[in-house]
Amino acid sequence: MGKIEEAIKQTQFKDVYNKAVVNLLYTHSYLVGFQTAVLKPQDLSPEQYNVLRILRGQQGKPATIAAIQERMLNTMSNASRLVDKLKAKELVKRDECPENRRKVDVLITEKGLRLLELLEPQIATINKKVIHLEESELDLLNGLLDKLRG
Amino acid sequence: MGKIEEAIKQTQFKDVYNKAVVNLLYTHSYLVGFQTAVLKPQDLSPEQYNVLRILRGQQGKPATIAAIQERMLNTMSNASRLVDKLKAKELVKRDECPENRRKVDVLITEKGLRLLELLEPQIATINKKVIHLEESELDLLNGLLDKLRG
DNA sequence: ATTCAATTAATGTATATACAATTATTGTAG
DNA sequence: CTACAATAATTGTATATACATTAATTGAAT
Repeated sequence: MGKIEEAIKQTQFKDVYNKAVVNLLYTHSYLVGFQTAVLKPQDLSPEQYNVLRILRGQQGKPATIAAIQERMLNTMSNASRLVDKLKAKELVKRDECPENRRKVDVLITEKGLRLLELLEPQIATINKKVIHLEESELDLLNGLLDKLRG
Repeated sequence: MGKIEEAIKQTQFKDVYNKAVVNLLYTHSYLVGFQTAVLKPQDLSPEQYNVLRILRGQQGKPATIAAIQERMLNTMSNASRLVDKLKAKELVKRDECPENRRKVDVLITEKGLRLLELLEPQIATINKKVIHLEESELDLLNGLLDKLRG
């Protein structure tokens, strides 16, 4: 595949900013495609997987919908409905917060934790396989992305 | 904002591959947010904008749906319906291809070209404003993304 | 020439995203 | 205490994405 110009058959870009944006969008699509392929047999979307990982990161403490939303990768998505879907699969449970009935406490279940444990090595394997960069280059990339956002 | 760890309030990652994936997804969402804000007043989604640019890149030659699909950033999206929407706004026209009635010839209209001319400087301005990297760093980033995909 | 396969686009369906509007609860000012 | 504002989640709606299926046309084999 190689250069972005070949990948999308565009010979030139307005400027290097534009090229970087296109390259990022394209690489995003490239990566999400592989992740989706791993998650799909378990009937999980990338964002649902993301929510499960956020909840596990709470280490037993419940998270409110707002707290989940804040940590999501797609910042203005719809955590409420994602939690709905996860609850239907019994991967999370959702209870009214006792001290504030506007809030809800969302917790990952044992089933949810087991699913993460099944998926994570698969994701790690596919990542290593499709990301053709060495660790030092990945550090560099992470640094550049952090700086990009300012 | 700065480091990805702070941005999504996650203290550590399984490995540097995983961190890079999360960083890419997050940066993608960061960039798309700004682009959407510029496009929205013109009732255009990022993918519709992308299709318009692909069509202009044809320089007067029509493109089939399959050709558009091939050049799109979201590889398996639905060019057929996007072209539908653009046609409803008179930004493109779509005609049955005379030598093969399975195909359709899609062309950008004058109105579509004028809209691109209006939007492109706005996109360029917002890109420069929100991408906090110098040209040399952007070259480096583009190289890393190209290599990532192998 | 007829049948079958391949190509191309359109359509169907489920999910996700974006954002506005609504509902319920809590906090606060008078 | 009541009224109003603020907060938190849910619901509604439009669009987009992902992928499977269908429909139409063309190409190829017998």
